[in-house]
Amino acid sequence: MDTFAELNQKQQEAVQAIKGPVLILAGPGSGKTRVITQRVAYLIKVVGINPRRILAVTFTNKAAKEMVERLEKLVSGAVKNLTVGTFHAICAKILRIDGKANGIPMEFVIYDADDQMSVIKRCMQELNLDPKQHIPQAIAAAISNAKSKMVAPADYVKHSRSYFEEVIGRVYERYEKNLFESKALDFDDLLLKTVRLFRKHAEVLARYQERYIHVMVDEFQDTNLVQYELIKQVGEKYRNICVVGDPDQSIYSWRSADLRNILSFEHDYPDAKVILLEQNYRSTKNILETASNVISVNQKRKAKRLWTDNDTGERTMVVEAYTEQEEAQFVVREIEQLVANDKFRLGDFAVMYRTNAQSRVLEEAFIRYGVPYRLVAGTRFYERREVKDVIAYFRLIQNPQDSVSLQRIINVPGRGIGPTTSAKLSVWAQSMGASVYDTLRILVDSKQKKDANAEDIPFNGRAGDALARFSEIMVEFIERSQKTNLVELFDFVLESSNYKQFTLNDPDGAERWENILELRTVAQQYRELSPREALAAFLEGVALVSDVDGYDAMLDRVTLITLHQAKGLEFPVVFIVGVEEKLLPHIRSMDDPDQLEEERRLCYVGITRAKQRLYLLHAFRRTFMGQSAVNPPSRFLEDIPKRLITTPGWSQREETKVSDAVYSWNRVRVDETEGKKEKSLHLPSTDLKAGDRVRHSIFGDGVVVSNKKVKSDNEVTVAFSGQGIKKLLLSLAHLEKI
DNA sequence: GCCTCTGGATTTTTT
DNA sequence: ATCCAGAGGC
Repeated sequence: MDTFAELNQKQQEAVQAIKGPVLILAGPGSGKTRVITQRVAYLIKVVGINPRRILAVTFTNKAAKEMVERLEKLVSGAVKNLTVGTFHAICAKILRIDGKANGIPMEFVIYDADDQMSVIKRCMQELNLDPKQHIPQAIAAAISNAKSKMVAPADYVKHSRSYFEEVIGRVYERYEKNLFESKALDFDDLLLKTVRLFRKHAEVLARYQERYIHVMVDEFQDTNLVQYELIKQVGEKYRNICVVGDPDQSIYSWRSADLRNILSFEHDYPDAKVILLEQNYRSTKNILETASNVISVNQKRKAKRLWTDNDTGERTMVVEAYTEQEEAQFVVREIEQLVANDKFRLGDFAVMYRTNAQSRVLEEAFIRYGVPYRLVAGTRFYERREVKDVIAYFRLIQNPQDSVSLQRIINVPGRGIGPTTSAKLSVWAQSMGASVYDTLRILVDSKQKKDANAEDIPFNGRAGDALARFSEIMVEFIERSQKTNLVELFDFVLESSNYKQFTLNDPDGAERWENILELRTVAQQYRELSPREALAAFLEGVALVSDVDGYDAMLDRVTLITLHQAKGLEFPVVFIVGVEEKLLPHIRSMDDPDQLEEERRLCYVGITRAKQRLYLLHAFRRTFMGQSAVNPPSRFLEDIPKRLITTPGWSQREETKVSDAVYSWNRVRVDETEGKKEKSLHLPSTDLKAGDRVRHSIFGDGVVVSNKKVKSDNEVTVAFSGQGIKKLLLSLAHLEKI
């Protein structure tokens, strides 16, 4: 089905241009993914390149996984030897193996944004900086920015131009020192330290250069300077560098993505072959034209002329609602109608918005009308407290110098080591020039020996005992980690740390515990490795992956998603809501021409996700941060020629005000078609009410006390016989009505 | 050591 | 409106 012959002429050219640098500019829906996979398959099957010698970089783990899956069908077993992954995953692997040459310990841990903030706050404390005067988030962003541009702390300090920059410089230096002592790398470090390693150790770089005959990078428009540098380094020997991207879809400049990379590729590689993929296979002519008109206003842009053989299709529907509630209502109604007419299924629809805050009112409407939906990325699994806590235990086992993890769990569950004791411990550690963990060991040793130095230990009986006890269990964990398999270790740690008990006692215990069990199944995936390797692989996996299962495109539900997250996806019907000044473009981007161009690209990305129907909605009046305001329609709407647009007539508008009862037949319909697939996430919310009897897999039978909406879910309070009252999240708890 | 209260902020978040 | 961090009270 996916064969070479089915590619158009340009695509074939892109697949076969395997000598030297290649820049593929791929418009939306131009079959980019197919080209990339076909190209790899071509290299292996036709050219006879050993898969081991191909490097393919993607931007998400999901994209990497998809690429591997597609390739499996084309070249079967050969994929095993390919290097496919994100920049971060690939760099982590390189540093794990070769980092030692540049002073990076093999057991380093990876700090995420959360851990980073902890370190920054600690640094600021140590430097006596008031977090109210200098906002830690801003400092974190500045440091990350500096790292993305390969500016070292010393350089930063040298070139600081203002008091604020000077402060940042000081925190930056301290921050680096802290990370080093914790044997930790942040996300930016993974890239930066790899580039540095390659610069300093030509022999290491040479090995990778020699190995990778072909280097490919997807989503090149979103790479930053370090990433580009990395590609240049690795690809230098063979110069078979193929980058694929679309400058018009660059929407991550605020994360240091640098559009100049793609714009200057031809400058850096004058012999680069440039291939434009301009035929669109996704959208109708009207949608594509709408998109082109919006994007063509941008000044800093390579001209590109997209075209399609697809039908003209429906006109773009531009809808003005009175309020955001009416806007949401229109969306739901329209979806119900299209589904009722058997034109589409729920999975065909996506509703997109600029800010997460907008999802709320949409959810309320979907719940009210009983239309199943899926909110992409509510609370991320790995950001949940209990998940982070448990991971912290394992990070500490692998690397006891990890101060962030230690701080996190030293008193979780509570073991009598409060802030005072904790602070005292850090001070003592600093005075001895040792890490906190090593200090704990010293404490235990001297306690056991009851030696003469005991008077130096600044802890009286109770605090000292608590610290010693904690230290002892950690030592035991570390010993066991050498020989016990990961899942057994997992269970042991949760039991003996008392974390299991602690969790189950929590009001939200059931939900928390289920998350921990979920994490346990992740740990199970590494059962084939030796204990040491399994632990390392597990930690690396959880550090670099943001979602457990990704999302299931098969699930027949309406998708609610931010414009940013929608990149790379496609839907038969797309609604973009809040197409208003101050929202899209966002108010924070309105005074900077470059940022304004990015907002426009964001709008373009949204529009080009649509295959058959496109709705652009705005509300006359919108409540925003508790304040109601009147926003004019987005300037982007004015760039769409009238001939491409329809606005709904009054009859259609009127209907949105009809009472809920009118839709009840529809709700039943949806229930019937959807119900069996799995216990649906959101449908029962309207059903479960106080007094209902329910059954839970762990707690048994109980009675519903209350059911209230929280964020993207419903919090159901249930009184279980003999188990007490628990608060459960509906989406996770598998409550069965009895 | 835990709980409640208040003040401040609230774009986007592939890793 | 609402969520969160940090301060201060019990």
